[in-house]
Amino acid sequence: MALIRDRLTELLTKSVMELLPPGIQLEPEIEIPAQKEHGHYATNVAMMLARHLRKNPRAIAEEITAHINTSEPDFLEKVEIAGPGFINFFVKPQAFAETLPEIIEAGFDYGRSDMGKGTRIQVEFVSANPTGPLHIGHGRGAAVGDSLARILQACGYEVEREYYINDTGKQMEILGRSLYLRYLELLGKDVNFPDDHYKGSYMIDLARQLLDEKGRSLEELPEEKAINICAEYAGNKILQDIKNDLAEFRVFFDRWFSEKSIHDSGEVKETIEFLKQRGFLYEKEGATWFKSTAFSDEKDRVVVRSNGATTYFAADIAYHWNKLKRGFDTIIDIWGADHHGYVPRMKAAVKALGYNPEQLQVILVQLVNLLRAGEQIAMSTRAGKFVTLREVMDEVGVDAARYIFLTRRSDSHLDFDLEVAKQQSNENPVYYVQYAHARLCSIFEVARERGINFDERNIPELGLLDQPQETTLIQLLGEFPYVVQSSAKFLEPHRISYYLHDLVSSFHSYYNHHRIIGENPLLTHARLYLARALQIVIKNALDLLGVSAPEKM
RNA sequence: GCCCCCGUAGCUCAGGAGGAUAGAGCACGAGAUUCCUAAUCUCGGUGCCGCAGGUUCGAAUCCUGCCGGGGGCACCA
Repeated sequence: MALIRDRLTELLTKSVMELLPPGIQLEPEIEIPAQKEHGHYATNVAMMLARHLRKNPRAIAEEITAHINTSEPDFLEKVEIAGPGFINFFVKPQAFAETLPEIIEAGFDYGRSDMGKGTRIQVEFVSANPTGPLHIGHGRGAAVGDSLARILQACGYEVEREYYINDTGKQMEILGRSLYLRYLELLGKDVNFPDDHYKGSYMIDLARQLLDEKGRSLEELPEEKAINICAEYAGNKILQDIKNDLAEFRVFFDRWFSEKSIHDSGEVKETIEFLKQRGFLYEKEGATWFKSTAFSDEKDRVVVRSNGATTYFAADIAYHWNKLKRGFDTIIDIWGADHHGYVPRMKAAVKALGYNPEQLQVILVQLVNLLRAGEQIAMSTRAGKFVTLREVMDEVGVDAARYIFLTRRSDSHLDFDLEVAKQQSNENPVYYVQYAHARLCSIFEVARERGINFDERNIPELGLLDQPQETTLIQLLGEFPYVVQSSAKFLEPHRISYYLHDLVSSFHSYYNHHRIIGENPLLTHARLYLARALQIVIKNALDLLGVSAPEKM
């Protein structure tokens, strides 16, 4: 038995097709009206058609409903025309209830679809320089990227997650020198620590480790050599810490891609050569420029500096070429919003490489405004003043942090108040949702204690689920696959959180008004069956957010 | 100066591919548990949807301008 929305879509499409003039395509949209009086579902398709048919929308609605009624759909109670031309559908409660087995039989797979049909998508995210610990802003990017990957996977895309490591260039040199200077300090030397170097205390810790492992051996080396060793040492250690932090944050990557490797393999040179041959490069003032203005960027960009060094952008073009050549249909980059100016040139590069710029999707994640009890906390990586992701995880927990990150659009500014986030109270929406899951688990526990033998393979008397709140819940459960699909389509994980909140809120209300385990064994069985479906959907939705579904709280 | 994002209830934010009377949480006040977890529920009201024009039968949503906030405009990464 298909979900109601699917059946309605099919029915409506068939009826609308009859009326469509040749050459006009129209996919009827079905929404859930804000007001209950407007039915379970509604469509504005008659008004959409009015323009094409040059007819009164209500008259069109009459024709559509007439056509629908002739096919006598068994799941509809009535169809109404209302307002300027809306068609409102009232579904039989029993028809809703009869969709429950579909959810329960699908179980863990409920909400999954083949929307992506195996299309290959790569999601690149976090990609923080290994020059310091991850901070809370990286945490947001990590949560968004990871959740998005989970959602796309659930929709039948073949997803690969990647982290691009900027392990070469000027920042690494500065990192190396920072460590070297801290090391010399430990040896009692008087050093002048430059202002633009990494001042965080973690560098001093690293220097101690370095001293433990290598003794005074670096002291005798030429400075350049020592700095190189230090850069590699620090880069590796910090990257390892980053990996550990991300693992604890439940974020995993299929591939860690080194920027250095793309230089070493000659791909950066090859890319520049390729662009040159295609006439997209020119020389000016000793530097080599990429003609990105030819692809609607504001200005041309340097790829090789006059001192012969390639720019970060050059490596980035090579990297994106590498990604595209791996055969992904779409590559998604998740960047901090402060990099938004970078989007046009990257798209320009994709086009110059002979690919469709649409294949590159950039998601900009706004910076996090970190607060403690309403007081803003200033952050700066170099100055070493920042709250790390690890500190946030330790203080507020992974679930709360992830949920907060995923409860806002990624392109909107986020106030993250540590004091609020760590409170295990009703101020914290994550517990509201998790509590519903724990509550459901507890109901099954109690049922078992009372000797109720619930077996979800036995389909109960579904007609008993005729309370309006039950119908509302079942309708919401039926929406889950579409919510997941729209999250995937718009690349917006926060849609899941909002849906979850809605669903859970309806459940809590239902719980307070009706008893699931009651006198009547048939009714109890039916309600437990509904409870099981709720449990499944809440769990599946939380999984997509990477938030745990506790059985007890 | 130019470009991008944002501006919705006291606060934090949804809605944004145009549709019916614009929503949620928090905060504030009052209530609910002999019974499955009170981290729950019920009730209470608030909005020139930044401002001004335009497109449309219809605009929080699309277009233009302005105001306010943030960000970006390197031969840095």
